[in-house]
Amino acid sequence: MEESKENSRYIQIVNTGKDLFWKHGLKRVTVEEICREAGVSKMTFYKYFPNKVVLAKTIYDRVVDEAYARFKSVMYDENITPVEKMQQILIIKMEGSNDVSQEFLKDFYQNQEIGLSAYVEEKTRNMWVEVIKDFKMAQEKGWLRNDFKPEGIFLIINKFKDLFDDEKLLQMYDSPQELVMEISRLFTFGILEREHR
Amino acid sequence: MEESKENSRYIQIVNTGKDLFWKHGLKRVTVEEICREAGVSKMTFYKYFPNKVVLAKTIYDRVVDEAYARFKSVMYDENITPVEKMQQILIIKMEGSNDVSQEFLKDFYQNQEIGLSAYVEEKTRNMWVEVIKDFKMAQEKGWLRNDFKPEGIFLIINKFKDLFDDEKLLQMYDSPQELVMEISRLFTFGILEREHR
DNA sequence: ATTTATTTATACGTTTTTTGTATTTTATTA
DNA sequence: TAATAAAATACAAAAAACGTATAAATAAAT
Repeated sequence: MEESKENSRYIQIVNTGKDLFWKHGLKRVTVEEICREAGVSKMTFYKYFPNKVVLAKTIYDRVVDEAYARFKSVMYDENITPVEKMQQILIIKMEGSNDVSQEFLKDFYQNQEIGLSAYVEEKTRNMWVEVIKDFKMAQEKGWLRNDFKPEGIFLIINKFKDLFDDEKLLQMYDSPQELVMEISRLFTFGILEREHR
Repeated sequence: MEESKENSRYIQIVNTGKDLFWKHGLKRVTVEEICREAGVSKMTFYKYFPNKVVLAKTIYDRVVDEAYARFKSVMYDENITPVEKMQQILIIKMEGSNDVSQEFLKDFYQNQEIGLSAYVEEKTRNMWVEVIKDFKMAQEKGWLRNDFKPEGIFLIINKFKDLFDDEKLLQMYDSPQELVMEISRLFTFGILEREHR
């Protein structure tokens, strides 16, 4: 049994699945198309995934997990300053919303029947439980002000994301990245403990 | 009979058809989706178009015709110099390839059964017959060198388009538009009559 | 070289989606 | 009010996508 090769087909399916879903969303992509593009037969697909939705979940998981891994690695990196830390985290969060593809998320959410939206919400909730823990830890270590509720962070950061829907705001900056930086600076210096400024 | 309103539905269908085809290509878009998005009933759609393919042809026609109209208006504009003229024409040509959307053209071409590829080829051929006539006229007027075959222009300009597939080349410029300018300058000054330089 | 395991290719019945039309209802216009 | 035009709904027919079963081809292991 050639493990690397067995993997390679699986990975191939996940990768082309991601590419196609990202470009066209869920409902516009067929299993047969994924197989064709991945150079894999339909049987092989159904060996690894019972259907398209499960593949989508797998892909979504991977993206979220990777973003969280980046978050973690920044959060617990002793070598960067708290200021940089906060900025990095915000950049990850902002980029994250780029990294999920509107087309994909729209379809993903709209499939209420299959319970995808519930899935996303649970995943997001679990994610934020961890993030909030990390924020509390940061408060204890004195990196962050103590007089705010980390739970509120969830709502606040999500509000920030909406800023990217504002055309006028976007036009004020050469690129979305610059706006990310602007917002993250604003956010960071707003909540950072004075001694770290 | 309210002509403007009768038109408005037709135009609405064509516009949203273009938007959707541009984003997703031909086969990923359904008639019902177009109607939904255009805020028009299915019956109204079928009043104006017998099916999706004819709508696509209409849209394709319009895009090509508009590009050609721009070309004409530049070609016969007495107020701009030959140098600018050539640059404008090349810009139109290059932008044109942007303005057809890969997704759309891919599908458009692949529908061999319905004879779409034949349609595109005929349209393109007719277009180039006109363009070549215009080039010959420009040669007679002394705007262009006389010792090259306008027919060759067809092949040469099409080759230029391929340059945009070269990632490395694209990275050398801040934007594709800059590359268009670079190429068009190269092209223009290469074929222009010396007296106009 | 032969057996074994895996993957592809093909075919197929089933389900779902899309299509195009017909009919009824609703809104507009003359 | 009568006449028109579009929307909404329903529907049969066609096409596409799904998921499974089987045989052929390919690769791995013995």
